[in-house]
Amino acid sequence: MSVRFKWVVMKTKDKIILASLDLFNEKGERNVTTNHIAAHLNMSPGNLYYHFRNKTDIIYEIFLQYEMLVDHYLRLPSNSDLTIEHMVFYLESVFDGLWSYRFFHRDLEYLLDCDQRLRRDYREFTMRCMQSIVTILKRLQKSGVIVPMEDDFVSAMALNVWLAITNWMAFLKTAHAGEENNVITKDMLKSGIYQVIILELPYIAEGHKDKVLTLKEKYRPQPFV
Amino acid sequence: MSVRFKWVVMKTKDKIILASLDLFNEKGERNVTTNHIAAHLNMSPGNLYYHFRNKTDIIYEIFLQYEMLVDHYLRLPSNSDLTIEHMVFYLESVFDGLWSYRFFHRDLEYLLDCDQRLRRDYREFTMRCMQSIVTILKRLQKSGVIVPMEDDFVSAMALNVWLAITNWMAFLKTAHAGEENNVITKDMLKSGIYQVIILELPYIAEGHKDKVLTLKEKYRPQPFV
DNA sequence: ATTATCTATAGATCTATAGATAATGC
DNA sequence: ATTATCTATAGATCTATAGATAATGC
Repeated sequence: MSVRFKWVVMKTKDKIILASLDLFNEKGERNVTTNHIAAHLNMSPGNLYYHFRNKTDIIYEIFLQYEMLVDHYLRLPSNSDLTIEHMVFYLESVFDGLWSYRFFHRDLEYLLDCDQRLRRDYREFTMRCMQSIVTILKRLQKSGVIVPMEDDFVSAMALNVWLAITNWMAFLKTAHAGEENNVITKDMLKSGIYQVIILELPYIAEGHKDKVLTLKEKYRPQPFV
Repeated sequence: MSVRFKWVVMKTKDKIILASLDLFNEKGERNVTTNHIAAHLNMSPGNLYYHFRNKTDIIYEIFLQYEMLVDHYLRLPSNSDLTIEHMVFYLESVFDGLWSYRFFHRDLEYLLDCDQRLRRDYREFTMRCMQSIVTILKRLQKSGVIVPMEDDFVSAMALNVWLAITNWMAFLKTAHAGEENNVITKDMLKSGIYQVIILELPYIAEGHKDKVLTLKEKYRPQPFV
């Protein structure tokens, strides 16, 4: 009955976190109660409450994992020149994270309303991510991939990139909704990279434009309808 | 006890819709039950259920109003030249609509999961809005405000504009969350126009750039923190 | 001894309906 | 007669806890 993970018997607490994440992603946090989580683990609700005070606490722990993952993905390397390939690699990683914790942004506002810690932490997390995007853009300027531009501009650009990234999933879900095959896959999610490249395209230096255009085509989304 | 609106006594059905919209916007749809709506109107739950089969039906009617409003805002005029001022006016209008029905996008995915009609209608609504944005951009090209660009590009741009517009509220709520004064106002929402102008800026024709830069400053958001 | 788990349940909602009663429109 | 409203309530959850029991670690 014990779930194994990398040769180690998982602690019940971790099993609860993992099962919750799976259920949240699959059914939506709103549709998953502590009862469901316990039942899914063949465990009594009483036991679940022995390990967590409530659902909010489970969600907070999941957020901490998500935060660690994305912070890790966005750790920039030394001071070497940044290429457009690096940038796309960062995007791939971030979309991977977004996929693994996709329940989170769906009910974000409600979740933040429920938990002050999460509210504070998430706010700082957002600012940190945005700062990372700014840094990446500035490094691309430095290596000549992106043309020089004012700081104000870089910040506003970074924000638009952030908006596109974090809401791409919701767009896919709602714009595809009603289709026969309404399932979104990780690969479909990555077509969001196309949107980000479109955002950056006007600022790509002449010498790099062809390469970026080719990259863009790689992520072109399958046409809707 | 009868609510009056423009000299006409409102029908109970309309009172329910209006009260629901107010409560949803203020407290979030998830936190508002049919009981709350009835209580807020000093009405029995039984009476509410006489007028609506359930909450989903109330929400659908609210959506129809929202849809009508935005469709109306996006009705483009004859074939006269489109200026950048026109474009900003459309943005102002759309953000007005977004503000009045701001509960809607917050729980959009859940709401669409609950109601097939809404799913289908919303999908068509999205496509219609995106088409309107494309048309506006093309008209701006025609009148020389925006430089010529490929159709593919215009579509992808329109999508990024749509993402920025519809998710600006959520960004404000979550990025400002935790502040002492966490209340978002309609004027703050309109700082989203700044983001849209940033998106369009690289494509503005030389002769119009100064005017657009001035317009942009008008919508510069108050600095966070 | 301490930690983990289960059983059982109180208390709080919420949804949706049945059935009675009041108000309204010809 | 028809439409609108209220009262009362069944049935379905869900959260969170108390208290008993089992398993584990020195």
